[in-house]
Amino acid sequence: MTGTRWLDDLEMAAWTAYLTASHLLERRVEEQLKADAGLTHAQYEILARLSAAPDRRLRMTELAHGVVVSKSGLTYQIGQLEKMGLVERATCPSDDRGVLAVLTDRGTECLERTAPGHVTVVRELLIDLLTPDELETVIRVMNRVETAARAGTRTP
Amino acid sequence: MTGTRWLDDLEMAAWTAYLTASHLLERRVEEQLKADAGLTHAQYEILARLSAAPDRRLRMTELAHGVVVSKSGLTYQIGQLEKMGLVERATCPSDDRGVLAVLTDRGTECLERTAPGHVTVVRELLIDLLTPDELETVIRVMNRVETAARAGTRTP
DNA sequence: GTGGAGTTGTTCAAATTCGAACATATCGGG
DNA sequence: CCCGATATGTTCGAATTTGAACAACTCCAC
Repeated sequence: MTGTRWLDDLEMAAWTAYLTASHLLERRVEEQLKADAGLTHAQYEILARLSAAPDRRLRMTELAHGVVVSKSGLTYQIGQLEKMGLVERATCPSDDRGVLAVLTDRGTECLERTAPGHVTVVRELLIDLLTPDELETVIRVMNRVETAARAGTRTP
Repeated sequence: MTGTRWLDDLEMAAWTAYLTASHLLERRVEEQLKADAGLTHAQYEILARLSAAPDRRLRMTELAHGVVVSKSGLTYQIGQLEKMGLVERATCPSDDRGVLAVLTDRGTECLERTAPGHVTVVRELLIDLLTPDELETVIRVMNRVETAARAGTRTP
């Protein structure tokens, strides 16, 4: 190969701005959830996904794919949420290997109690900072990133 | 308070797309760096920041602020990089409490060796997916997020 | 100067994450 | 029907990260 296509000033600005902002945003969301609900962001995402799923349940693999976490990472977190009584494990009817993570009633309550504060932070630190056009751009761009980043890999 | 301003469909789409994409992107960058250079993304960011700093050195606090990591997290990582011979600690001339993290020659070499592969991934999964307009939007938006997320806090 | 308030960096324990190895179960071709 | 190739979840050990507690130092008002 001849040479690397380095990032020019604008491209570098975009990458560093993205990195810094995403780290900070993640940190703040984490802080808020821990303080107000004793939950990790990962745990909240799991509860939210389950809540939106048909019958409030999902296969482990599907859930891991959705929240973008490793299989072992999900096993661990489901274990934690089970201890808290927010999630239960059920055997999968159609596949004996499978395990279903099921949101309990307490899990639903916890989510309903926690969601307002969470949404507030997400608005303050991202959504309400965007014009409608920018919102569309974020959706478009991030979907492109997802597609590119998922190309040629599995669940992780 | 009366009620929560929930996220409408577009806003929700933006948030979930952002979350998914950022998790995946981080994962891929991490994979590439680990495989090609045995480095963590956090470690690479530290090397890059030091490389761009005057005299290739920065105060611990300043560095922690830049890469958005906790003080203790930085202490740990600088320890790791020191073991690898990529960074050294120096006492701060102007402040006896201070510690300077200094990029070594080996650190510079490591960075030069590693940067091309890293830039390639960053291009493939983000930069090259953006039109010039979108690039500008990302910079603008992410800087806004940074400002909002830093409002009223310290280094973390 | 001096004392108290604030900074700076490290140490410590706890929590989370990942990948690799593993046991179990499904599925398609012969 | 049966075997190898895949897929699914869990377990394990190692690495990383965080916040709180701590020790050392600076700085300002008095």
